[in-house]
Amino acid sequence: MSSSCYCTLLRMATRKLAGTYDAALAPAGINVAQFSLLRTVQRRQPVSLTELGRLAELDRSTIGRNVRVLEKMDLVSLTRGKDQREAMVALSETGRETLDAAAPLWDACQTAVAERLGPQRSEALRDLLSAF
Amino acid sequence: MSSSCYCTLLRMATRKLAGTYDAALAPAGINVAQFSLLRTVQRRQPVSLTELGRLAELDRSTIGRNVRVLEKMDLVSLTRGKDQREAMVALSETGRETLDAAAPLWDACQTAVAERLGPQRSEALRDLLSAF
DNA sequence: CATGGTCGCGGGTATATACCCATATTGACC
DNA sequence: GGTCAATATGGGTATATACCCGCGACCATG
Repeated sequence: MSSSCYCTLLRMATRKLAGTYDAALAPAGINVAQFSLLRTVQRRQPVSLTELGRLAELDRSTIGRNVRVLEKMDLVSLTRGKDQREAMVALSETGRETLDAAAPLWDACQTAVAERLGPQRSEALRDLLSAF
Repeated sequence: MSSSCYCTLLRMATRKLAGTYDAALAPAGINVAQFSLLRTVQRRQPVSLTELGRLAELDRSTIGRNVRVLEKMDLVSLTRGKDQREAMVALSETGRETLDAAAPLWDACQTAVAERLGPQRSEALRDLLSAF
């Protein structure tokens, strides 16, 4: 349809790109949002929901719900922090294995996308995103 | 957090940009997704759900639910097409008024975003999106 | 004109996302 | 030590989005 709205175009591009990554990660049983969240947990664990939200620039309640899905999938475990208000998130053993399985899938997808875009567009994309 | 995943970065950028447009359109009582959908309906009305989905590159069931929200807001009306299977969507009078009210808000937002990005990045964005 | 395949939709289910409000815990200040 | 503001969650509600399944309408072919 070729809308002229930057936002609508960006949403369309994001939906398609997410679909590409989701398909690539499907064999690992997770989608790209979960992959990204799991990787952040891995880097920062144990980490509170609020901190995760800050890192991912997502609403805290969104993080809470997304983490709950990961917990149901047994990919992370939730415990109370020293500050009893905080819910601390850490990878489970299954979560670590899932990330290990997903990493090469993600890598191949990322490479394929970069190739499809070409070096110029890839660079433009990185530059653009840093502008938001 | 500065992830290196194109998809994650794009999602973050999209969330932020959508927030900008949503805030700009709030006085009209609609968000940017609804604005975009309403404008497509205006251009093609009366139009079937399947056709709308094709135009917006959205899943048909997604369009169906989004249109239902617009119907509940009295912005569109749904009728059966000549082909009794088709649900035809058309703007209501309120829908037309809402679009008229939203148009200048959207325009100001679009201009502001273009200015914030600068001509080079705006061009890069359009080019990039066409690559997906 | 009967039948079988195709098409359009609606509903069920699920994730991602945001906003608002209630509750529980902390910590600082008197 | 008691009070109160700030902080961290959690739940309710709502939209956006996708996939799958079943039902009813249509149509082409025999």
